Amino acid sequence: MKNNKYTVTAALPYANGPLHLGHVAGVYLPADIFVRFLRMKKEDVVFVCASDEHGAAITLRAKKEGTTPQEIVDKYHQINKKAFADFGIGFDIYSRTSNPIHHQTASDYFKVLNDKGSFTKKTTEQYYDEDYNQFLADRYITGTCPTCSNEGAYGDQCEKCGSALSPTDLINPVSTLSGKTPILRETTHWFLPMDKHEDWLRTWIKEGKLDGVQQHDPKLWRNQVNGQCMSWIDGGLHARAMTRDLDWGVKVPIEAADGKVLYVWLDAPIGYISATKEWAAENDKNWEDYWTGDTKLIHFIGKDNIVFHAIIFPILLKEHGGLILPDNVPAYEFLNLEGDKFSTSRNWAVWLHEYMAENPDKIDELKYVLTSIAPESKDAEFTWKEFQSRINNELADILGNFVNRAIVLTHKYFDAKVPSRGELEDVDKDVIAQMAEFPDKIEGLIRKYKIREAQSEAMNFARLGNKYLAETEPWKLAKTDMSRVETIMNIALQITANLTIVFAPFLPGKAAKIAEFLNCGTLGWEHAGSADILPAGHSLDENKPSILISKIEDSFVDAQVAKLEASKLEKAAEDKAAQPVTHPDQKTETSFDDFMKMDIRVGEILEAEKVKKSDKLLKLLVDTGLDKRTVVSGIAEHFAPEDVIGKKVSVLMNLAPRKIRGVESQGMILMAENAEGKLSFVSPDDSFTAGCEIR
RNA sequence: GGCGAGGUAGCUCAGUUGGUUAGAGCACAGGAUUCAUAACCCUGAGGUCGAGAGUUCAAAUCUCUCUCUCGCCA
Repeated sequence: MKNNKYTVTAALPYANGPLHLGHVAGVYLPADIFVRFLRMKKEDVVFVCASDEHGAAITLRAKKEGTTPQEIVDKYHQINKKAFADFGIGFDIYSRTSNPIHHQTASDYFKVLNDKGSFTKKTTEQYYDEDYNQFLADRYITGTCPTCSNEGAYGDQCEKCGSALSPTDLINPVSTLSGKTPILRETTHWFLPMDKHEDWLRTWIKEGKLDGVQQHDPKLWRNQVNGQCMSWIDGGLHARAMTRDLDWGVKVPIEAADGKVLYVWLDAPIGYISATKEWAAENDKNWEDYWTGDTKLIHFIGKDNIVFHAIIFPILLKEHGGLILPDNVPAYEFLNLEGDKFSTSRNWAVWLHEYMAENPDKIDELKYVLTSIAPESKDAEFTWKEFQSRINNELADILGNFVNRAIVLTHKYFDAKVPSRGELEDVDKDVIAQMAEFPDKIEGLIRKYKIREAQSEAMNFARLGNKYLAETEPWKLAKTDMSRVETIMNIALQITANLTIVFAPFLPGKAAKIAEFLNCGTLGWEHAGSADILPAGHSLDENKPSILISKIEDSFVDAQVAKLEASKLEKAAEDKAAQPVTHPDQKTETSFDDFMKMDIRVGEILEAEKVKKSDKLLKLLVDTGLDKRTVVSGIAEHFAPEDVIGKKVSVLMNLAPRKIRGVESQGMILMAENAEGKLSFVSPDDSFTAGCEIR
């Protein structure tokens, strides 16, 4: 078990925005806990991360904001680096992909693979914006959807009808950069033919074997990781472009490749290697020790990144040769916030740097909460209410309170000195036996990436302490049998000392604080489980312990929730102000005669009900003055049936009847629609009755 | 649309190869207690395991259909 080296990576955050609690809970914090644990076990581990600073999104944002890509990445690199440091994520290095060492490393990596013939070159036609002199990524092209005629469809997908598109499918494509029609232009890119790698990938992922040698235990890979990888492989892998036409990134190191950069697949994950190199150079280490041999490579990531880390990067590593493949890719699901997804664009988030600025004294409190709800196997949810109850009812009441009572009693009865242990009763022996079991239990869980459960076991250790005190009641015995009290308090203090060890990976600050109370220094994991950590006569800190965990007041929760709601509203208002209302262009000219062919009249809705198996449709019975007829209308998402009964509306009478969801619709209700897609009836004054003509 | 992962107590989550009365923590109720941050400790109530059908002596677990959420891909 020892002698292994570990290289632990956490997904590179994109330097296009700040980090929020979702990122922290689902990648950085569990990785940090894992690494802190390994270090306590005295394993040789390097923990690397970096800002991912390239890509089209950053250049486009720079253009939009009239700044440079470098300024944007500088800004967020600093914010995120500081937030990580403040929060105590203990990277050995937090680098950035704009560093020269990374450009060199990625560039060399490309050359190695290119020289080996790992790539195939392909020439295709892609849309090009002549004003901006650049090729356009799919989502920077809009146009009319060929399926549903929605005019705002993107080059990769129509958001209205959900159909998948490629940019060339769009009718009237428009560049979102210049607003002009892009032209098609030939371009050549380097592709990675992933289909060639299916066979070994299948064995490697399913059985953990590579070239017949056992590499990892596939049972330790998470369900969703195995599932998604196997479905990709079984469905057949395809060649993927590894380069892009862009001027921001790592240049393709080939003469004929002007204006081309390495795509994210060949850029970001290489960042793990370059960061290791940078760290090694600064710390007198050899980076290759951490990427070859018996070293275990662990990638902590979010679930959106599974294929990238479990298929594409392994292919690149194997093609390069001489490098290890990941031992595990613990992928986390997503964290939601107060019932909604985290969203930068809607400003629905708790930002790590803001939390740290406002609550610099509540680091471990946040860590505890985030770990207890870590989305290990399914999406989870963060609410401020739960933040409060986890801290107050678990952290403060169970851990904080136990530590306090054990130490306060010792101050009271023994002048802050550890009393000696006398003869043991069954209850003592039982507790000592239970103490010994915790370290292995916690270690096993952490090594299986069940960090949440591991923390919960640490809390059970504190529970054991509370229970022991409740069962032995030293405050009663203090009146009659002080030597018995000595034994009890000795054991209670040994438990307290153990807590500084088992909580250290999860709550490093609080663990250190308890150690201060005990005046016992930092204890290694090898002491965990022992009932002989503190020698009899050892002096605790002479001052009475301060409150370890303060409770969270209701007012704090209310303020946080109010802040969230306010920032969301503010953002919505900003967006509204920033975006001038746009209306569809005027349609082509029509004639008076054509218009007069339309028979539009006032109708009154008599009955309304939802059409079965449809979210959008209402079946209406309308009095048109001439008759009572059925009209199916797509307004159910905006109006409830009971709200529309009795409404006077405009009806297109002579529209050809049509069956919709099995119901024949004889006409159409006219609606006004605003830019947000809201609908309003077009209604006459109340004095106008059904049947009146509209011209 | 295809694929993957999920849907278990009010909330957050466990449930190994199908096997007694489906578990834990929090919240809730009752009890006990007063060393301690009105905390701790004990007991209890609370679930047609997303819905429906099937296989089986036996299904949260296996099969099929449907449904909702999230992700990936097209």
